[in-house]
Amino acid sequence: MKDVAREAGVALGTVSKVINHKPVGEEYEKKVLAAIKKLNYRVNSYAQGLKASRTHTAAVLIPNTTHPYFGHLANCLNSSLSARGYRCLMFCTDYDPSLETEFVNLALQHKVDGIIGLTYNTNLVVPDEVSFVSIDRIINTHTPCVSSDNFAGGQLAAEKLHALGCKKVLFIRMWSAINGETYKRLSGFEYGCRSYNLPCESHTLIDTHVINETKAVLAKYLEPLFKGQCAYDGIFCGTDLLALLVRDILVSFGLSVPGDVEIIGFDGIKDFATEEYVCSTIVQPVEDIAEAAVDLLLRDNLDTTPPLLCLPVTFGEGKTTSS
Amino acid sequence: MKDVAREAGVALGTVSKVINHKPVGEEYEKKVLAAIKKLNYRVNSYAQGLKASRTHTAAVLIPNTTHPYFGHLANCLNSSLSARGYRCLMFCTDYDPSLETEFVNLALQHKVDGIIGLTYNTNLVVPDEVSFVSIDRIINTHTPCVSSDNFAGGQLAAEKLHALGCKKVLFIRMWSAINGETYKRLSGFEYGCRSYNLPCESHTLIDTHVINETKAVLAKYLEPLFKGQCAYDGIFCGTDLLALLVRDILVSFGLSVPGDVEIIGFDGIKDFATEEYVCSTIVQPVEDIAEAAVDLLLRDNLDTTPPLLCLPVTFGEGKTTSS
DNA sequence: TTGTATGCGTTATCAT
DNA sequence: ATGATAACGCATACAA
Repeated sequence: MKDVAREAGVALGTVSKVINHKPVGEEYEKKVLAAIKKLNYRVNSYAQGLKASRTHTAAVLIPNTTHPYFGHLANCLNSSLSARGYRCLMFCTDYDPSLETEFVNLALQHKVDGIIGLTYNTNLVVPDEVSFVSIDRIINTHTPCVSSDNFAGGQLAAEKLHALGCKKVLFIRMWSAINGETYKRLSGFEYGCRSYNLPCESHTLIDTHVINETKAVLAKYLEPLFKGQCAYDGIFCGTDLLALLVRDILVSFGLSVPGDVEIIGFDGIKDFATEEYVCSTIVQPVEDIAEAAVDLLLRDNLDTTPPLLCLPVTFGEGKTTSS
Repeated sequence: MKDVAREAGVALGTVSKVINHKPVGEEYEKKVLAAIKKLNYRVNSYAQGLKASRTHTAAVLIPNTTHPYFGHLANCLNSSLSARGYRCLMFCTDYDPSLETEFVNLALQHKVDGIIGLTYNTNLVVPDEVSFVSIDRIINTHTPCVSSDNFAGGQLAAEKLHALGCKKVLFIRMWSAINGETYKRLSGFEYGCRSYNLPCESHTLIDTHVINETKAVLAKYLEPLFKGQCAYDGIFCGTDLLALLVRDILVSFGLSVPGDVEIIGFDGIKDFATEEYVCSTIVQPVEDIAEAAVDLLLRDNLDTTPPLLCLPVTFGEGKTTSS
């Protein structure tokens, strides 16, 4: 910067003003701009950050970018952040609570302006010194959270299964230590079924995080209900992944899906080649979630921030329900 | 930091030494550590970075994190970086050359220690002031590049199709402005076919980046070759995505895949639910690529860096080849 | 070994 | 409006 000042024959302060678009004499501005170009000068964000204690950087904590939902969400968060001139420090936590805590500390140390976190740590300490927006999980009363409207999603699934003519339905989900807001999918579903007088039961599996194990446990559970009979004619699954597993198992029992059983999942995962939904599903508004999270994070007046923002879901038609 | 010094009753320098694990009196160290804990002190990376002009941060430029290959790669890069104590500044470029250039500038301004880029900009300027590792594309003679061994992948595909008894084979790929190292898939395939005396032809499609358009163009091309006949009994596709499109089209023509036609793709994309390969495929060693890229980036002696690192691929059995 | 002083690149506060 | 100077938090060279 002082090179620029020397080259342009002005003082440092003047250069700074030009950079920050503060009023400055036209002649000076020209000279400075020319010098900047000539020397290929770039401001040093670290010096700026040190001085201003504002870094235009946000941290994103996410389990991974491999799962389609997380990958898409990470992408959208990144875009929303970029669009507002923010850089994105990405941390993949792999569901590891200790990593989550460590990364929060790293982010703090890195003086990020805010953190967006999709976390699974029940005792994650969110320091007051930085603004934090949670996704899909309420961390505490003063940390804003944005998620899909999971309750409405459950209701919507019930409505669809009812419309498809189902007479007795089942809800299945995987249970991990923290399901965040997603438990509302069940309440919404039950609520919806009741309003349609649709008999409804539910079952919760332990999430082993190993697909084949999960599938084995699932098959064992489903066998007495669906082998040679059909205890339910409609199933609402907590995630699309689960819906696909259930579909495969039922088909292996000789059932038709759809037909004998209608299945609806949750998330809105699309096949990467056909870009169609991998199953009939309640679609999360991923882009809107990302945009809302960034918006909340970058708001000045955090006081007026609503604690929980539930964004509307839609039904996505896939190949596990009759049309 | 000076709060810590005061609390511990020592000088600033001492605190700094404790933090950086420099030799310091044991008594002092204890006091300082206690003070740090008590005040919940964290070093300010921005001050550190300003002083040391070393930020322990790397930038990753990638088209997106939505595509399974990119999502997985981004994840692996992130992990490799984290494992070495580096933070990851993620930039999604959406294949946009001007965004790529802009993000390189942003990264530079942000004083990253290095950049890992999977880019599509033919005239991307890579400044000498920062170390840069390219993935899948040779940028210039002094920028290291790591990719799969695309040539060997082509050979391997030829070998497999030959072993499957194919008598006449076809290579199809999509062409975008820059295909980087991936054009070698064709050369390797041709080379392999020649050594097996396997007649081989090839076709290149313009990549519209819109799947349905691509599929329409593809169908039009394939129709005279495969409708009511079978001009080739084996197809090697430049990507898994393409392989899936081709498979769907051939099936819609009434052909059996595998059986009438054997198809092999490239990338190693797995179904997110079953975790099986979505098609028979040449598998890219994504984790190794990420690890190698990070390793190259963080090397001190960039002089001895090989310009191009080709990592071995493997065959992944999917449902588009007979077993 | 421990403490002190200087400078990293920038911005903001002054006096000019 | 412009130019000099201090301060941001830390690391390091140097003095004690």
